[in-house]
Amino acid sequence: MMVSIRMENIEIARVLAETADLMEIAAEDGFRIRSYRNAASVIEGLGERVASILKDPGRKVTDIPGIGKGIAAVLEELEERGTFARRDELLEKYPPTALEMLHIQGLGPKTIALLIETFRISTLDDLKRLAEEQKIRTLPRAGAKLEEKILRGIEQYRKSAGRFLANFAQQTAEELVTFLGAVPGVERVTPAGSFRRAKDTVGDLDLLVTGPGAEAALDAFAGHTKVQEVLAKGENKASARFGIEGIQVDVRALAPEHFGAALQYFTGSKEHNVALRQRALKMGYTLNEYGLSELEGGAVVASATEEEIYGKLGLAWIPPELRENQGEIEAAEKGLLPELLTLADMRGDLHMHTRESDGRATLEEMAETARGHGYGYIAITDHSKALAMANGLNEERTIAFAERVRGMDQEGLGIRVLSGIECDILRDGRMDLGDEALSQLDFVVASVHSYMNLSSEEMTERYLRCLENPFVKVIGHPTGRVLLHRDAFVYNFETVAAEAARRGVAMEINASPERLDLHATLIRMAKAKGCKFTISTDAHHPKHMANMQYGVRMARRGWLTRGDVLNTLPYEEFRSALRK
DNA sequence: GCCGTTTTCGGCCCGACTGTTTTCAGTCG
Repeated sequence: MMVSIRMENIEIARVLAETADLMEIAAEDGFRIRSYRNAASVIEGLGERVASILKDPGRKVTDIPGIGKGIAAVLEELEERGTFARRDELLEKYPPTALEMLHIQGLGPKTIALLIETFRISTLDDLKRLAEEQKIRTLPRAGAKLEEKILRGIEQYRKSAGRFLANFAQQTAEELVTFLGAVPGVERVTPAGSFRRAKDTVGDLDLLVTGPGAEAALDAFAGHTKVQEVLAKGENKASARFGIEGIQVDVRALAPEHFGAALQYFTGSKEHNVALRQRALKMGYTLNEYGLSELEGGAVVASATEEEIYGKLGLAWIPPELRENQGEIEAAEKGLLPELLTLADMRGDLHMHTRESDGRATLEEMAETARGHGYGYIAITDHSKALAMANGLNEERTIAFAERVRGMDQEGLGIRVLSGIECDILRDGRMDLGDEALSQLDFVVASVHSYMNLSSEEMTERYLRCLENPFVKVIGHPTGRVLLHRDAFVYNFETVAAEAARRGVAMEINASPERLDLHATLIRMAKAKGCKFTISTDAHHPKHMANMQYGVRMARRGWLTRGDVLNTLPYEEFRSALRK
């Protein structure tokens, strides 16, 4: 009998990408490696499951661009047994930690291969010890600097291990909400915790289940095929490592009468809850996960909904994104909570790439998808020439492409299309493209993609100089952070934000789940300095446009209202609100 | 390993920095 694993596309993509990494360490042909990476990326973005295409005798996976005979055979083998021969061989030759080592900044495939062959190391601790004992410098072309870099890299990597991006958490949450919701007698499945508060990364996932079937849901969860290891299971709670990534998921079974109190308690944050419990005590109540009750006599005064609990404490209901004990309780008391922006307020997406540089889709496909999102306008912002690897545009191509975009805009497609660019900010703060080219564009996003380790003074100067360019409308991903991977640039953000506000340059909130840049704290700081914002997805594929939700959630964490965000405006108003 | 309206073979994206060198391999974006 043919066994089928029915892997999700995302899992297939990951296996292919990991194999490509291993092939790189094994110094295999670079073009073959690229084919594996390309196949991974194509499958990740595919609109339907590879498993379904494989099962359908009338279809061929080789019809997917980027998938040929070789990868098709790999896909079939993967579907049958969850791995494939070439991958098995590589995994035999190199320890699985070789893949981890690739995540360490400054360590690449060549050095890793050499380290493994020379020292037979198999763990990160082995690597750390080698660096500390100054053994790495005995290798050719290696020295003290490399050892330092490796030690720093290991520390950074460990700091981010065990945390997960918001989109991954969302995908897992949705999968489990559907799964648990289908258990008979389950009435409601609600995510809580840092995921509900829309933190940029989460460490685990908390799900609350109510209804007569709640306890059965715990059993169902513990028996889920993707559960790796059950960490704890009782009648109130089941906890397990889930999926190949091993994210910890806690599922709690609750009586409906406690639901509000539990949701409030398990949503957190810890700091918000501490402040709330102190407030309760002062008012003669005590608050726990079962309800708000009177200190004397213990009569429960609120527990079924969050609104009742906040209400009895003299507070307006506080949106989860604000629950960080950063002034939200005082604001709720005085009725001064901001009316937070929502996804439905967004009218356009102002940062995206097409095949003209490093995007995967055409101008037309991006516009079509944007229309599907109900937007009134978009800006096409391909890379400028300094990003050679992304096939960035020089002045000539910029002008010619802008011409094409304008032509398209005039076709009356039901969406306005702004000609734009994501122009690199050079080391000294000058723009990568000349004013003559920039002046012909509707929308210039200025971004840093190089020299990210300048001193704070130099980086601050660089941004200030960039703001002097009259064609710059927005600073793109203003701190350059890549979550779980690279820290934000170090510079005086407050000064730059104040100057941006003065000159009418907006700050971008980059909605890509890998970036979520700006961070909420900086959003609040920039707003205090008078900045306006744009929220954009930096889409390199039409499906990335759906990431707008993450940017909006980050903006909400930054206390933003519709009035703070330029791309909530209708087209004409948006154009006149832009820097002149 | 993928791809092909001049190709079923021979292309496939590349500039710049870093740290170690004394002419450049490795890494990054």
